Amino acid sequence: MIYLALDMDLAATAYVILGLLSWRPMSGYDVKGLVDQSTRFFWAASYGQIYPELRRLSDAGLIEGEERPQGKRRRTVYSLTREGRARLREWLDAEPEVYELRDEGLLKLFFASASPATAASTLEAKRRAHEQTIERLREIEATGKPEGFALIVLRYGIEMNEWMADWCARAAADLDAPERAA
Amino acid sequence: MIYLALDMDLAATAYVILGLLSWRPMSGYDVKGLVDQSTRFFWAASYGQIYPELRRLSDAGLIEGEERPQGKRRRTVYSLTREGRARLREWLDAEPEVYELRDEGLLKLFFASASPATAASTLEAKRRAHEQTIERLREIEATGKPEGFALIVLRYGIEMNEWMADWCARAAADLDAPERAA
DNA sequence: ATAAACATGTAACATGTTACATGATTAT
DNA sequence: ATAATCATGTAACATGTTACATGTTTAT
Repeated sequence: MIYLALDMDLAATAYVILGLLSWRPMSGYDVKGLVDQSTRFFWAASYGQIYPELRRLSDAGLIEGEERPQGKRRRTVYSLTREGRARLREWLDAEPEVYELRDEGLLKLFFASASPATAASTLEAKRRAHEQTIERLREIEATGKPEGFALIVLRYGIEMNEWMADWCARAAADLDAPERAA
Repeated sequence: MIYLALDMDLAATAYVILGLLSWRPMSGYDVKGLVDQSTRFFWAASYGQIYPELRRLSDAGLIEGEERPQGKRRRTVYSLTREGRARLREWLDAEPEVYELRDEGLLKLFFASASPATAASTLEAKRRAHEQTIERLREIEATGKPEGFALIVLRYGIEMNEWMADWCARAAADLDAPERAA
């Protein structure tokens, strides 16, 4: 009897991997590529997390690797095990808990009284950043042709960034024409 | 001549401290209390960061601590030095760079095809979470009476969470009445 | 009396980024 | 030829959370 650490605590990043493998078997490199085209905007992951995590999930029996070299180039394609699929469903059924934001632009605006003249350029920079994100997301929409829930979440990303860019524009206008705003 | 590490690299969390001290001198405990009432929604900080950071900023000459015990209870009140104020302004003048989001609800929605029945409850849980945040922010607005940029940013928090709660409601409705939505 | 709030700090742990190291294959 | 992409991994570093440890003062 092989010991499988089925009860190990999984960090949310592990579920990014389980989730992507529920689409289709793939390599760590593929995982990174897909993350950068999708979850990155609300849950990023680097190689430094992905490869060690693949090892841990494999040791825990939640995924299985198969060697599929391309010529002399080694390649390990991972797929979900039955246990892995069960753990993914379990996680999907539970309430989401983590919500964290780190927005340096908002932080600068918050402290802008220490240098009021810079508030306008902070707002403009934040607006531009959101516009750029929108562009990248639209490109992904056009080239990646996501479907189903992936498309729904992509549209969330686009609309949220539109809202944020808009808010920055409105706030900048209010700075120009002070007080009369409610 | 005392060596001051004026050129040390500051993490954004250091600027949370410098920013709050630009309002008025205060203790580490005060900093934590204010962070929890304000920046926490877009830049959190724990005691485990704050106290060591106060030490580092003090060693670097950007802030100065003064002992102000209350009876036998020790208390160190920090204030910005001239250099500290200059560093804060410098940071405010530079473009914001960090924008990071970790939204477990969005992640679960993204992978909902592995358990479609749970998408609705994920949306509902995310909506509730945003509603709760709105409540807390409104309470802070009423009790804390923030002004100026702090008020502007607080309203951003309220409106952004309203947008997000709304989006969840709309997406849940679209799940019920599929396809006809564009 | 005792619970809550004030006050400071550390240690262990968890998470995550960046740079580095290495090499194969494919497209230009 | 050579640059881009495919492919896997590690080590050093940075950041951040949680639990623990300690003690005082104020409010109930």
